[in-house]
Amino acid sequence: MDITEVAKVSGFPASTLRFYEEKGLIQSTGRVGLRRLFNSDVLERLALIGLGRGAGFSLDEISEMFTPEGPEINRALLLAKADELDRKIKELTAMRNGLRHAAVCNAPNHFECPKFLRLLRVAGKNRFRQPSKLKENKFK
Amino acid sequence: MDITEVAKVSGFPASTLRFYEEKGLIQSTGRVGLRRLFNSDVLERLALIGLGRGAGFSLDEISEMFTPEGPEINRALLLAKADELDRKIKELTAMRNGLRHAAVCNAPNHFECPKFLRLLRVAGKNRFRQPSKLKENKFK
DNA sequence: ATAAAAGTTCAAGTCAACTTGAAGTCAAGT
DNA sequence: ACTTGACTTCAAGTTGACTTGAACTTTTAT
Repeated sequence: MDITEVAKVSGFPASTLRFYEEKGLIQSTGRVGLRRLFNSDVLERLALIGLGRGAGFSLDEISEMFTPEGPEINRALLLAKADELDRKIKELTAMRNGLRHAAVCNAPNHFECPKFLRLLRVAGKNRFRQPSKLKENKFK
Repeated sequence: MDITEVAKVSGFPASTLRFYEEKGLIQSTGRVGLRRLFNSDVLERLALIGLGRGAGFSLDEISEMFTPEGPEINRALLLAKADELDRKIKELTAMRNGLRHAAVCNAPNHFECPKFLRLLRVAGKNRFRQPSKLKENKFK
């Protein structure tokens, strides 16, 4: 397939496909002249990338999941990501419930509505920091 | 409370709190000299902001949810956001299942494992584009 | 009274993830 | 042979969400 077909089917613009290839997230299988050729299995990969991005993983994290760095490392990594997703699913569920309630609640301000606050508080467990921004500069 | 206490309790750095105040997402209740004073209810608000950010909403979207623009507009908006979350929850669940399977699967490449692919494909429904990047420039 | 600590403003810098623009290369149809 | 349009590279620009730095003002401790 050529790049425009992949773009059409996957929903990613061609510029993004080139960008992803440069980053090593996808591969083209060859060229016709200058033009890239893609094997159709790139579509699965792109779908997974889209899913991962939607789940809040960075491109770097996603490529880590793709490439098994060691025999055991990767297995543990995948399970850790799965647990991360479980936590996030809980949060999203709490927020969704909060929104649904807020939409039918006639309290003047949601922050004064005990039910709304209770719905949100469920999510507050096991949450200390923003997930994406940890930098781990313990050692200067 | 002063800004460092809010920072400590909420987990957001002081710089972020100032930034959020400037953006109108939170308010300080007064000053002592130059220094901001916060009412403790800002903590609820911050928790909700954190939840919203984690769910992938932009700061602009979050502030829209806070401020009732009209009598009915807001209600519909909240329900729409809740539906968006429902879709995302489905995706995350599919991805989580995919990861858990991948961690125990001994196929050489996950893209060749039919179970993995099937798990992911569940999520592919009702997904055309990335949620965050729509720009709607239909009219040039 | 004085110096350090903590807070302030405002402009500029950073980072990830793309997108856009300019200039060039090909491949195909007429 | 030639034009057109799809594709290419590479550098630079954009956006959202913050962070950092420099210069300044209080508050608090000694």
